[in-house]
Amino acid sequence: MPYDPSAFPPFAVTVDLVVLTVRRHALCALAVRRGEPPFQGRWALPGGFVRDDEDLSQAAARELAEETGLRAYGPAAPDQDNGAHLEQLATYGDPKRDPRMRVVSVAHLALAPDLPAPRAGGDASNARWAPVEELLQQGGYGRDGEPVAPLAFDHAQILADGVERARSKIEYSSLATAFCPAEFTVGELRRVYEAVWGVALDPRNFHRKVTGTPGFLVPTGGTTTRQGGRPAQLFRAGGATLLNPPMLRPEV
Amino acid sequence: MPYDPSAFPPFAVTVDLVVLTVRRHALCALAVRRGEPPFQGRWALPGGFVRDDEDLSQAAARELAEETGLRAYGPAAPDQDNGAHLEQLATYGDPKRDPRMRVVSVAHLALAPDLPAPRAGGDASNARWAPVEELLQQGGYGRDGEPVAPLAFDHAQILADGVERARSKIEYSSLATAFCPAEFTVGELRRVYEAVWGVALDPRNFHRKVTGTPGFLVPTGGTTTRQGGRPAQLFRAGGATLLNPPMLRPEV
DNA sequence: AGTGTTTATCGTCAGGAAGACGACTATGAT
DNA sequence: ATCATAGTCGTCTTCCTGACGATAAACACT
Repeated sequence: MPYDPSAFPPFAVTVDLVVLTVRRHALCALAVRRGEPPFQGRWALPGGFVRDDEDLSQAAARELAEETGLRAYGPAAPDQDNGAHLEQLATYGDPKRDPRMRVVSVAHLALAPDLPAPRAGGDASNARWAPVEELLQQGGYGRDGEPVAPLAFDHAQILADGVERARSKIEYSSLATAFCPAEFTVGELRRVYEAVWGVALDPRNFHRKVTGTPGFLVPTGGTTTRQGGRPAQLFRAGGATLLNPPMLRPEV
Repeated sequence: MPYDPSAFPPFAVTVDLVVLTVRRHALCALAVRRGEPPFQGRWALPGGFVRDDEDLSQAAARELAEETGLRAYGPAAPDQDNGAHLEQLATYGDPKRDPRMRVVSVAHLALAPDLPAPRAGGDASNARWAPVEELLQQGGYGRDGEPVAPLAFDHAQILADGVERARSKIEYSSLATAFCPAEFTVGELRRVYEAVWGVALDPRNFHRKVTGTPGFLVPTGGTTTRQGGRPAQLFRAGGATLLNPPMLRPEV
């Protein structure tokens, strides 16, 4: 049976990326400045059209590489240097979300360690890491005194959903290690939790919890003193992906 | 700036539904028989094209009503009689998932109480509730001796993802009540958990847990004896949506 | 009426995990 | 030498769970 193009309305399909990292004790997201209407000059999440022969996850990985140079590792691939965790987040398809045409956007969530300098088309002024509270706040002024405009399209909602996903997922999975470099200390991992949740955690109980969970951390044998104070043991992420029992997020 | 249709490839966008219920102590999903190629005669998940002026959740709710007569209540709407919980599950967009054309499907998950007789276009033989293990098993024969063919398209994967979402979500949310009628007993709720997880739970510990979690259940004052044995208190779902601490799923 | 069966509900006890927090260790800075 | 900083090991109490005994209230038999 030949297919009848008039039987369904045509859609444009895009992927948008919520790329999160932890910088200077704050959860930050990658934002790019729009060069063309609509929302010209406003900040938005990176993203682009899905190509004709691409799977959704491929398109997301391609966009991630284009914007950050990060390679994606999915649920099956092992942790790699200079790699980022990538997973599908949710899909947004309000008929009016793009004034030009009917666009359905499959949002993805990427978690990356700190370091990679933003590069969007080689122009650094058009991409930046910004604290998520700054990107999500409505109106007012940012830390640099620049007036804050809301993100383009429905990207504030997408970012909020991505942040919430990350916050809840580090409770019951070892995903927080995706924010850390290949080797890291217990203290660095704790500061990731503190930045993502916005709370302070007891260093002693945290240490007991993460070192006592089998498969979460494997010691590399080395130590480091890069944080000052007593040298700390170095670990890398273990094979475990699910934490049981989970890490408990303190109330309020 | 006028939009350029040649700048992006056109997609068809559909919604597919994983509709789950508990019947006869088994987790069952709604399946419909395909009346046309491809996969003519095979079982598939209900679904259809998203219309030009519809949001994704609207399209999913419409399809759900068409197939089952169930009204959907989302995250914000209160529990209703003859209503079903509906949430977005994930999006599937492999370029080859539909041999006819490029189709991106936004799968949704619906949880409904038992009872509604399937009706797909008024023909009962083209829709049925089937245990999820039966729909997911590869080859072999079903309980009725009929040979089992795999679900059409990638619907086995979608169903598996939906079942896994349901199994994990009743751990930390009060969503299991979506499988129950408006008023239900602790025993009925326990049998929901047992059917979804495929395990046996201790009735005494389960009773202590659910009645001890604030906001999970509110007694209606009535009692019932429809399960035989001593009359049981009737409850309805309370306002709480998140269970803290969660209900623990027994190992293995 | 009595007995058994079924389901519901209450109670007890031991073990594990988490929060609070004291104490000690090993580095760099002053 | 002293202090500040960060890491690591223990202790104690409290809460939650799993295992399981015991009682309660219905129905189905004989």
